[in-house]
Amino acid sequence: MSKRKDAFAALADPTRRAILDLLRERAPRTAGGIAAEFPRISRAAVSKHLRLLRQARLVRARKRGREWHYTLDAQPLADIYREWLANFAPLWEESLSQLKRQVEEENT
Amino acid sequence: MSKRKDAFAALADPTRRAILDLLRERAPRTAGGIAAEFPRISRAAVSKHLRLLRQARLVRARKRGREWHYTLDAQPLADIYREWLANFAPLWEESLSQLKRQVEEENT
DNA sequence: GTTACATATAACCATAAGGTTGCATACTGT
DNA sequence: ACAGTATGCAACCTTATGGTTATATGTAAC
Repeated sequence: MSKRKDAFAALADPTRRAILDLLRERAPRTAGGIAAEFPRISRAAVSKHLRLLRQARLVRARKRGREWHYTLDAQPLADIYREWLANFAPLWEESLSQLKRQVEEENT
Repeated sequence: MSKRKDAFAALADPTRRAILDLLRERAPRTAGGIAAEFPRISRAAVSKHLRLLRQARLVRARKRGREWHYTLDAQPLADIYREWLANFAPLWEESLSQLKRQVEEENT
């Protein structure tokens, strides 16, 4: 059964982020083609990362002949940005964060 | 030895994201005040989350008397957005339309 | 000084995560 | 039909993670 996974958790691993970067540059890619970009880990390990990315809806897979073709689905990334990360954007604007630092120092 | 931690990994845990949300709404907050917002887990567990957030530079702590005051540092979030997530923004609208046609079929 | 408080840290435990090897399945080419 | 290829999945191992309880440290209050 397909257990739904959290997109945030999926992004925690650098290999999975690299896979998303690859698919952003060019897609679709086969599982083997993706695995070839990571010579230090086995194909099975990459396959597990791909399964987790599927469960987080960050990639989609279609079988073409004996190959699986993976494509990126950026929608969960959009959700992360709009529903969570964007809330912090006002705090990382340069002027505001400087002002914030000054206020903190006054409170010291 | 404070080991530097990855901000992405720090965000994988929902409790830690909730802590950042609290600090976004109002800061500084004491460790005890933060822990009081999570009645289901112990103060020690919250303290461990705070340590990890410190190591990821997502929060800063200052001791005042016998209390530790925590404040948000949104800089790593800005880095995540600018250096990684923003690269996917051009794909967001496109994936919306794709999602409606191509859904479930392959997700294990 | 002694007691209570706020908090971090240590020790420990159960579960999850990421890796490996091996096997199963499905398709291609001859 | 058979051999080879592509790939997912299962079993297993080791380490990381998130939780607990217990302890240590520093501060405030009496």
